[in-house]
Amino acid sequence: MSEPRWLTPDQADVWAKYRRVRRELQRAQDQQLQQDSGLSAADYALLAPLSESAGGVLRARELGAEVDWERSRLSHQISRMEKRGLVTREPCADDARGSMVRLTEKGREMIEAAAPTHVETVRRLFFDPLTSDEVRLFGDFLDRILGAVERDSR
Amino acid sequence: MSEPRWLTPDQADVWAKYRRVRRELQRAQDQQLQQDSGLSAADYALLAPLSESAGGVLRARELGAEVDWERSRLSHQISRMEKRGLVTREPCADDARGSMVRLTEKGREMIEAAAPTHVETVRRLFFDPLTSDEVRLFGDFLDRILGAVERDSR
DNA sequence: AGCAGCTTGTTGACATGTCACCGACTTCGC
DNA sequence: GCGAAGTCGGTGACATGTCAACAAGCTGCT
Repeated sequence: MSEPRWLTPDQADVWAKYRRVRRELQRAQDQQLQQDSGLSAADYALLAPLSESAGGVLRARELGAEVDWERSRLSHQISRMEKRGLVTREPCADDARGSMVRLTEKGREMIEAAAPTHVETVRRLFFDPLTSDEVRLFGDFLDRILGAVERDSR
Repeated sequence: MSEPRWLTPDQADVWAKYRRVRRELQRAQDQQLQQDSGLSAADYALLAPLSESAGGVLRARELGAEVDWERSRLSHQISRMEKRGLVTREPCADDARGSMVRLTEKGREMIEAAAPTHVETVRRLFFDPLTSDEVRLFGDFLDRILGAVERDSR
């Protein structure tokens, strides 16, 4: 078996940094959301598109498309949020297979209370350390990596 | 309540991209590892430092420090890996509270079979799309974000 | 109309991760 | 020595995520 091409020290360094940022940034956000609002990142992910939709109602399929989650993940999360009174489920008039997810009053209050602080945290941790030119460059790098990942999936 | 500073469209774009890369890259790696080696990312994370340690044995505390995991997370993961025969637990001679984690022969075979392909995937998806100058710049951006997150935690 | 095949949502089993807590042991100050 | 405080590993409860399978309904072809 031939020796594989390992990462250069520089690459190993950047790779470790990437994983660390991924974890620490996630952790910081989870904690901020939980402490300030009592919401998890998963709660927030679903409440955000719901609160922006007309009437605070979305068909489960649409909600799933917004966040790009698998159906089972979505269903489990909705069940947990339903139990805590953040959303309710209703049958879908158009399609008897379907299920409508409705934001409750409590759910709306919680997302509206959470959003400003959450956005402020994203700005402070992710954008403030970079100039706007650098943000553009960062986005460019991410685009190329995403392209490689997508090519890889096919 | 004053209107909070929302993200600019450019920022919202980059933020969405970042989250997408975070998720898709993770998914691609999990899948590659699972399919090619039958290992999960969590398995790999623990097997890697173990395989590089003298004798393939580490005290749980040291292993935890290597990967920077909480003790309970580590303990749960070791239990699952023990059940699958990747590692064994032994009492620690120096410190009766302690626990030594030993790589089994099977565990060593699996990590050694998995590593080259895993590294190759990291290279292809993460590094090949960028020049080495860009990788350096990327690392610089990550450093600054990490700095902001760490300042935030204190 | 009728049937095959697709879509939609749910469920159960399991892997992973966090939190609070416990029990045992070690360390430190006295 | 000895007791308080800290360290270490583990456990149970729960939240989150993935996968396979299912039930029900929809769609398109004949």
